[in-house]
Amino acid sequence: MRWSEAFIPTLREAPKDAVTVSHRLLLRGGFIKSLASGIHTYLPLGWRVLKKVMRIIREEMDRIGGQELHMPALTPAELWEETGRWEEYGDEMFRVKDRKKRDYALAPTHEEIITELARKEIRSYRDLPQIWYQIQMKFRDELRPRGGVLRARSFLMKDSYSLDRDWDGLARSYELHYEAYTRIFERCKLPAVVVEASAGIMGGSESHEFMVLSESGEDSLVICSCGYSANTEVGEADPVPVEFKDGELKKVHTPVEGTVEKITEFLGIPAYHLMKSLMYVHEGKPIFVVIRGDYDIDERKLVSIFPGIRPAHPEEIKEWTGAPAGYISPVGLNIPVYADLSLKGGKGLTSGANEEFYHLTGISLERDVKVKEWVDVRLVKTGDRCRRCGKEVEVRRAIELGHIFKLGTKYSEAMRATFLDRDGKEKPIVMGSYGIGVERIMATAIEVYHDENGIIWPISIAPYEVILLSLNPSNPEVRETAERIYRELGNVEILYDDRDEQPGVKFKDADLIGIPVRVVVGERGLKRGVVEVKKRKEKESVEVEPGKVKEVVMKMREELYGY
RNA sequence: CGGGGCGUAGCGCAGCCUGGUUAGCGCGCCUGCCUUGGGAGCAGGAGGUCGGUGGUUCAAAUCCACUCGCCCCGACCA
Repeated sequence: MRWSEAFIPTLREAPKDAVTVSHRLLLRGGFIKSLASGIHTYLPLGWRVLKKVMRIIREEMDRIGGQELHMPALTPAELWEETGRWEEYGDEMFRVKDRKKRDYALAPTHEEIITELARKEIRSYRDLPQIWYQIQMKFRDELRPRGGVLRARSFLMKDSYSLDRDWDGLARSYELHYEAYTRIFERCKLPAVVVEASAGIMGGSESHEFMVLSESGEDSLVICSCGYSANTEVGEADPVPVEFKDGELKKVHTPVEGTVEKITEFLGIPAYHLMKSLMYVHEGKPIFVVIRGDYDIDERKLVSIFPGIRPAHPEEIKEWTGAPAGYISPVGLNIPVYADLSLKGGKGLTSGANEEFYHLTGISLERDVKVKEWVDVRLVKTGDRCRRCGKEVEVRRAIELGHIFKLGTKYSEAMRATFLDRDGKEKPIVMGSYGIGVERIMATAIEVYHDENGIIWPISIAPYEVILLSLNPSNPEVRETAERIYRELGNVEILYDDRDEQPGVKFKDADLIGIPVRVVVGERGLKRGVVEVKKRKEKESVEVEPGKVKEVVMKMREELYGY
């Protein structure tokens, strides 16, 4: 492709709304264009990347026996009502009505549709197993789209579904997907870690996520050097053990701001000898949740234990305890107390005295607080202890690229998708569901591979393999040499920058869009009979005679592919 | 949904507080000249319902009210 004829609208400055590295570079490089919040157009360059990603996905899905099909995105409400997800999905589901006022959903996922297909078509155990997949736009009205393409409201997903006779069969299908996913991310040069995850609205028994560590990620992982890793939403780790020293209950004057920092500094005590007392409202009534001072509460855990819980308002706290938030504790109050496990055995603790500028020291949970229930609501953090090996774990941000679920018979039972087994009995199909975010692979590759000048694509998903710069096309020798090289490299994916632009512009653009191999034809080199070839990720270029360019380029290309 | 911020030309911004003629600047875009190894220079030019609606006023980008959109931080998910 000649750049002079291509539609590659690069930007010198990124739109101010783009904050995430991948979002900025995708916008600046002319890969995507945003249409509305979380909705994007994929421009020619971006679409080339996505097509390559999809090709890799298809090859690996086909390799495990997957068969590609394509389901509608517009789906009748009745199907979703059968499984209860018409209600369960809530506001995240885009809903439309037809002219007869019948309800439809723009599918956020396709379990119901695949199960409908299976129950109509699968009769006998002889029809199983099956792996069916598709790559398609999904629609989810996300609470908050973010990071450009990282969390979008319409996005491409490869979703596959396995249909098996029994749980052993499901285990095999699951394993096959695990392997396919591993290969897909390897081929995209993305270092994915596999973690245990929660199944959420999908349901089912077991699920794993394929994650890539990145500060732009929205998930956080607990990682231990012993090999244990999990999403913090299901991750287990023990609090750092500390010693509690018993003491007498005393009221002390604390004329400072009621924050953990200020109070511990004023009293000269470590944060873990503080009992953080927080008030929430659950089912219309106040409750206390207490946790060790060096920890925070994981609101996700809290909500799963106390559905519908909300933090108490400042006025409510004042009314119930007589003090502002920084000076409260359950001691002496008749309000139910839920204590986090980090406080197990807690004594000699400091917490509010329910009077502004006063705290209590020497609190013993056993003696002074009526704990209604011990709960695990602690936000796991770096330094916590691995439950398997006892070593310190690390908490890191990550991007979720893929998620696999063992659904079991949740959908097949709800929708009566059954088959007749060898023994003549009717049994529900045992199902699995598996997803990959296509644009996320593109964005994550940028998050992982970029420098201050732009993207450095892994060659397997680069929009072009080679970029050829003709530094001064008005010089006949430069132009002719570049044209000749362009023709010679006709069988690789090459972008030929033949524009009438300053050299600087071409260098900057080439770096920005991140093509892995760059060939430069310029006057300066030609005077010495050479052109330059360079990998995007390397600093130094090699000088080669024009006649040898093809050979050198092909070699670099192979190195990059890792053949 | 809670918290924070932003809407002025394709992109980045100034002007608004303290209302007052044709609403500015840089980049980009068009024409010509010139230039050609890391986003050149000169000259000329095109491009705006100042997010929208309503109000205050002789007069609104500027003040007030409502509204829509977008981004960021938190609770959900590929």
